[in-house]
Amino acid sequence: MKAFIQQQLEQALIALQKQHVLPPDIQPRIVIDRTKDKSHGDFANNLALMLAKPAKQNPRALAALIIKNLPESSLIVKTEIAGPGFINFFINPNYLEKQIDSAYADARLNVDKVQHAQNIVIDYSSPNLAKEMHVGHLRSTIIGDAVTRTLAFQGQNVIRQNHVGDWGTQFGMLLAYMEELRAQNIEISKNLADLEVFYRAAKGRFDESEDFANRARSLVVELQSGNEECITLWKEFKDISISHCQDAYKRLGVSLSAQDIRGESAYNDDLSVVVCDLDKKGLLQESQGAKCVFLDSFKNKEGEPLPVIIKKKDGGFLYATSDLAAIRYRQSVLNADRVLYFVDARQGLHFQQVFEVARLAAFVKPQTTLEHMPFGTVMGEDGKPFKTRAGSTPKLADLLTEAEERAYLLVKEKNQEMPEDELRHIASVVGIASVKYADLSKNRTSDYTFSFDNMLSFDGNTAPYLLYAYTRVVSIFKKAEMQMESITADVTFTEEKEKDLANKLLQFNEIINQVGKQGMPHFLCAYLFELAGLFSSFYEACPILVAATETQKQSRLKLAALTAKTLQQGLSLLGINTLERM
RNA sequence: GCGCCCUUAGCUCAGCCGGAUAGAGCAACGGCCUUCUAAGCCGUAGGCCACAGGUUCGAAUCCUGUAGGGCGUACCA
Repeated sequence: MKAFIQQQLEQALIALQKQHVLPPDIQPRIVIDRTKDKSHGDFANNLALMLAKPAKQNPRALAALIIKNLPESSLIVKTEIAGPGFINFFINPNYLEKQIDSAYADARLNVDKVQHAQNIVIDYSSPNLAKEMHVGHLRSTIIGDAVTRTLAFQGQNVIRQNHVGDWGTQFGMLLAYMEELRAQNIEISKNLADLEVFYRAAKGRFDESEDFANRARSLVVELQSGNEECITLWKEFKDISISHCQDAYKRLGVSLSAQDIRGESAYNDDLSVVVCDLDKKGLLQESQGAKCVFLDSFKNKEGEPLPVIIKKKDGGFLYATSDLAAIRYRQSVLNADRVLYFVDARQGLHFQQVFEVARLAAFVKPQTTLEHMPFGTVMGEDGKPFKTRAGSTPKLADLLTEAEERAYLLVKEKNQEMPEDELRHIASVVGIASVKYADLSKNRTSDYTFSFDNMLSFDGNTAPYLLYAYTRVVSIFKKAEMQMESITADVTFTEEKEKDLANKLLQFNEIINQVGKQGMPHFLCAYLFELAGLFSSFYEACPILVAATETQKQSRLKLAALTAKTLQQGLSLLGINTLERM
């Protein structure tokens, strides 16, 4: 509809240019807005205000001329000039009805499929395998997954990349500790059941014993140079840690599989190639014993050029190096058109530098975009960030369990008679959904205060509110003993609430496009919340099963069914399951 | 020092490629269950959009500056 109005306006402009009302050389960007207030119609446009000056016209007079030159169309029943010179468009309700019929009949709910699919590599979750997953990993995992699902739904070719940290300095420490346990005939796998405890124990040994620390450092070198025993030990650790991650993904309903893992270790052999390549291109300089790339646009504390360190003075590599290797791989092997990084905002500078080096070294084609999709820090309720290195950070698994427990108590309170296993199932869906939704519904870039009380408050813009709206529709169809897919009658509006709901339903496509483009799932959350709210109003005001006429009943059933489908599709793009009842 | 980000209702947050009276939810207050799940709906109240300038017909939104806060800034990731 927006596109249609845009075309209409373009034609009006061309006509006005021919009449020499407008100068021939202007190419204004025509933006069609949905109106905030219904009294302003369905869509509005500020073209007359923008063009008033170049046309040397009074804005309202120009608006009148634009309207006069709009092509005839039955879709628009009324246009008006409002305020300083806005043009408001009133859409033919018949057209809205037809659009609802069409969306209802379409498996994609009238969401556009991209014409030319891009290869979009999405780097998300990417936990450090040395430790247990904790709340800090939630944002990358959940937001990245929602955006990935949305892009896939749009028809893009998404390639998930779980760039796990499996190669850092800390692995030497862990391997040294594994060695010690083995020497004492202690079964390692048992100890690895809780990675956090294991990590702390290893860290304790590292801090207390110089010998241990030295052994740890030498094991890193041996590991990275391919010592077989080290590799075996490392693999044992890694497999267990990955299985922990996959458990978390499964519980969270995250679409990452073991095949999507391509960790830092996978690039080990490429690291020296990267160094060599950068050197050949004359980008590498030695400074204080380290091999660096200096970029003019970055300065350090003393105002001197800031290096991107590629190779440490001890010969070791840093994360910039493996990120560069990953970029090469993503371009040359995965053939990426677009690479998205869902990584903490604190790594902003790192990515700016790495992206610039990758461009200078031509590791990516000029048209390939590298996009850091930053997100804010997860804060505790005390307003301070969660400490990643401190032992007190709550584990993700425990956190999810607590959410499910709290949800269970609430569900049980509402449904005394329900069988235990169904209660458990509902509590699990609601608990997980609440945690995910609390995160997804906030603007990605701002810091996010993690609060059980807020996320498990079952009112307002929360997952339970959306899930509840969905179950209400399901319940209607159960009562009517009908399938949601079985409605053949056309939609006819009789009430304003029906029209409001319909209008919102037809915005789904716009929202999906926005989420795909900007990587911001909170737009979708806000949309679904508004949709659920409008449905609830409609539900209260417009009886469905006992509607006045059969036509009205069918029509309202169809609106309800499309609402349910849209909610389900939307939630599914967020990685949230729906419930038949709650 | 330099760079990036933030500051909107008591609280949690939307809105930010300028647009019509700044929106939700929570908390507060007042209504609505013999009719499709009240985990709901309807309503009331609550704001110098940190501050000061500037650009503009029009600024929460863009620019400059100030204050306060966060983060980053050479061998961790």
